[in-house]
Amino acid sequence: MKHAQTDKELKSIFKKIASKNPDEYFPTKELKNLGYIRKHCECCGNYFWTVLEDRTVCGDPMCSGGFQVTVNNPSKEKLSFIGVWDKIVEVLEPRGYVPIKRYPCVARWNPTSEFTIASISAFQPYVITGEVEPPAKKLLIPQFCLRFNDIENVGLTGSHNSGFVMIGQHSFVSPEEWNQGELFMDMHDFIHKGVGVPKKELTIHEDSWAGGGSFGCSLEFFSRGVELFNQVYMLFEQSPEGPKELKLKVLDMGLGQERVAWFSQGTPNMYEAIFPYVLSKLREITNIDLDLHLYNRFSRYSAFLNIDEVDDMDSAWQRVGNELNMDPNELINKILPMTALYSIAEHARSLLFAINDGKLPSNVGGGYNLRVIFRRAISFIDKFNWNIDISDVCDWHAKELKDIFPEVSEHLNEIRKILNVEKEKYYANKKKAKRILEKEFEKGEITIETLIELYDSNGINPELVKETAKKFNKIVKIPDNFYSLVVERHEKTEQIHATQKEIELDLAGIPETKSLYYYDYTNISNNAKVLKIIDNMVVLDQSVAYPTSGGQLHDIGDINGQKFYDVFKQGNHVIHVLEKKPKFKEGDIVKIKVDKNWRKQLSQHHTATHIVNAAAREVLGSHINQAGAKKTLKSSSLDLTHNEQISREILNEIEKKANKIIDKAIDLNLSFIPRSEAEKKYGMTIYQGGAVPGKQIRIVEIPNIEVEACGGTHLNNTSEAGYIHITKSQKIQDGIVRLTFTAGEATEKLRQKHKKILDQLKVLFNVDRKQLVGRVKELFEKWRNVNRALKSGKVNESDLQLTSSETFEGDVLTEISQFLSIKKDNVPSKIQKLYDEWVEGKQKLSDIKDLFSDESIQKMIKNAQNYQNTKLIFESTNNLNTEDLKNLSQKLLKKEPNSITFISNQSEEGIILMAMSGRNLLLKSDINIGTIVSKTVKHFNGKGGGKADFGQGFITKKGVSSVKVLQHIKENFFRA
RNA sequence: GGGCCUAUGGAUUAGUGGAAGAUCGUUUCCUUGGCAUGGAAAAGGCCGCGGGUUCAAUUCCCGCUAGGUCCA
Repeated sequence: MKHAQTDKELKSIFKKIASKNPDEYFPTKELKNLGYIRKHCECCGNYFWTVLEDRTVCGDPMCSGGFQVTVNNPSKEKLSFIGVWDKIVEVLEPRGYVPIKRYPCVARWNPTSEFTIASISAFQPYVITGEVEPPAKKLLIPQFCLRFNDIENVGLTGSHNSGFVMIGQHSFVSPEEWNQGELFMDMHDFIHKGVGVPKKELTIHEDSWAGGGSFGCSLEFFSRGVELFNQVYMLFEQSPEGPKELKLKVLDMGLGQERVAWFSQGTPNMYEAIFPYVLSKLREITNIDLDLHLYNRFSRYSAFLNIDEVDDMDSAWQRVGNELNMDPNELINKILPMTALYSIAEHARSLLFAINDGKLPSNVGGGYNLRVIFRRAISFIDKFNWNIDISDVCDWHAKELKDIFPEVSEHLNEIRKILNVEKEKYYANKKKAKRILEKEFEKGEITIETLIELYDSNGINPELVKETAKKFNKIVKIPDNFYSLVVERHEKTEQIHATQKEIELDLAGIPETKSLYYYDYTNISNNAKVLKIIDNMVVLDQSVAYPTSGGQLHDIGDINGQKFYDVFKQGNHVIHVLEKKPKFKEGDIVKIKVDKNWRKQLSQHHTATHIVNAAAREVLGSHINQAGAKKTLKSSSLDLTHNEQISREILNEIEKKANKIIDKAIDLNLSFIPRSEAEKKYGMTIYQGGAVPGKQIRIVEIPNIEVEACGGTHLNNTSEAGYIHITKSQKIQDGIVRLTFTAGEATEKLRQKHKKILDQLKVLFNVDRKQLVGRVKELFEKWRNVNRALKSGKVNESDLQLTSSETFEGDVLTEISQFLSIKKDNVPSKIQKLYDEWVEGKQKLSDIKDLFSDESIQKMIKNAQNYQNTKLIFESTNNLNTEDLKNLSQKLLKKEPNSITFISNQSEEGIILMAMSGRNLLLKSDINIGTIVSKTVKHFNGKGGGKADFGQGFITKKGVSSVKVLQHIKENFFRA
């Protein structure tokens, strides 16, 4: 057993062991007392318990032939969805179970998973490991869970959900307190006495379970092909020496509240049982009635349509059709509208909980799952052209669930806003897809390669391509393994990036470092004993230095006067990295000091981050949560869950609110308190920065503003944060906006930097700050006009002077950088460039006025040489650039299209040769201007080339004159 | 967290290592008693930003910014 490598192996090995000694691992005494007999399933080979002597197969739908819930339903009690919870509380509360409130379905406290996927997730990982006290030793919890691996089945099979409530019966006790028989009897009594299911209708399967290194056995309760619940006894853990008994024995019983409601009511499917009110509303709008007769017949076989177990959907429908003696197409047409309503209702419920608990639809991460179900729901609505707003459906759910989950009614308006944004995105995407597809079809056939490309890069799924193909009378074949081809494509590209492994220091046997920075950030020095020195790295017994963690940069400072430039954490050891080899040795007592200003700036940024978080939540709404943060000396950035780009106005509002919190001069409370107490007092939103380990957690509280579990260095009072300036916001992914801001000295530095930039501009334009925006806009326009004038020759006198006196109230530099779409740092150089080009352009306008004048152009044409019905214009110029030469050539060709121009320009750097012919002139000729230019410049050791009707080259050689170059062309290419 | 795609007049977009095109919209003119319509012409482009390669970059390479999208 100790050789088992994975949980899967562990599970299968343990299953065999448990099956051999059932008395040791299962509550066989209680089972036998109740009259159950142990049997071996003829179908799947697993062991199960039943009171029926002649039963030969277990209760799995595959073995016992699908669900048989609707006919002669065995349960005496008909329980509504909420009724199931009430019933289990009614039966188990008197037996010592404490009913508790559900946890959020977005699992901020859990580092291993984004969503709550089971009732036990609420207690993972720290309750299970014993680090955190459970809310009660025996408890009941109605936990809303999200699982997105079966989305395609939702609505169709009648029993799949993306979101569901798992009622947990949990107990966390020592081996002495453990009483497996009693725990089993509690649930057996619930189902048998509470719900009233006769024993002969129950089959109980023996199974085992393993996860995260611990394992145990389990009993699954089945009736009529439905798995009602599963009681897992987590008893052992895997260790290098083999299995060991757990110090804390955990009962993990999960009961599907939806399933039991469905089972007890015997409705045709689960959805009818759990949200009848929502369904009635939907039917009111759509006029889709439930064809009960058909659905009842259909539901017996809906398990055949389980996409996980079916390779080919068409033949699966065929199979169901055969069973019902119906044409599969007719069946689909009748069933699909009904199932679509179920899907919409089900998905809306998941969206309601997920968004309410702080997750937004997005294109990455867990939010992507929300987008998928939203789009699946809305595409059903579109397909049948129903007048359904998913936000309304959410509202109805909230109403229907008010008695058990009143909290989901609290943010309905916000959820509506979020879903509206999501809806707009969906339609925008759909429109785009239509355009792209039309283009592709006009191009020709669609290959598998483009099919994958369309899906991967544009989100256009092959089904849509197939459908659109019909309109173009084309047939697109979708390969059966399409999605695995997509995966394959990713595997190829992702292989290239191998992850680097970090170096790990050998610190075995060395006591953990005691950190001293938790209570007062101004405490910057302490004496300590040197425990270990490895090269330049030093471990002390205690230290005030902050190691990089929680998004906050480490401290710098010195130990006995020797500078350290990095501090990091390995496990619970803090390692200081010195610039040079330490002069002290292990065992010495040393004095450590951190840089005061450095520490202060980081503390300001960290506290400011909490303040901005609170301000943003106040301004934008309660869906705002932290999705990441980073604090450096220069600035701090905070990633927020928000689904839209934040406008400058709202940003200003957040900034204002944040600074108001500073002005209030609030004292912070920094303390360590037990995790369970903190969670109880402040709620799960304390895990803004993500999961935090440990029994005791560090709580940073700005009273009446916000509370977080956080390990960073913080100010003592908000007034010490200086002034918060939000420098920018960017949408780093869909659903997450990053705010970057400064506080304290960093704000001051930034202000000075910006002032310097503005001062430069003020000098350049010779106006005051308020007029800068007007002047920049004017400059840009006149720069453009001058450039245009160089081409057209039409000069507008007003473009030669800057006269704007327009004033601008607000952030001048931000306005300018946005206007020019450049970064603030680039503003001076960009404006200088525009200014120089404008001045240069003006100069040139007057310089070339004569050269470009009609008179001069006429003269040039007049001087042209005739060659085979074309005019050859040779001109020599000075100090023009390529753009000017192009303009001049074009002017000539416009006047005299039947000509070729050769202009050679002399300047200090060398000679530019440019040649052009009138459009279409050379189509039938064998003259190639590109070749002429190329050969000519080569002759003078220059470089160049071109096309048949255009050529350009450059000669740097000294002693060559522009006239000489032209002479060369005349003599070598156009000799009469 | 990883990958891919896209960025061109007000909108939708084509295109290319060598003078920036189309459609719609806008403006003006013609046709008409007026409107719908029809015909003609014009205006409107830092070819997202910053670097690099090149005689020459909207095009190739690198970074950035913005948007889209797929996977875990």
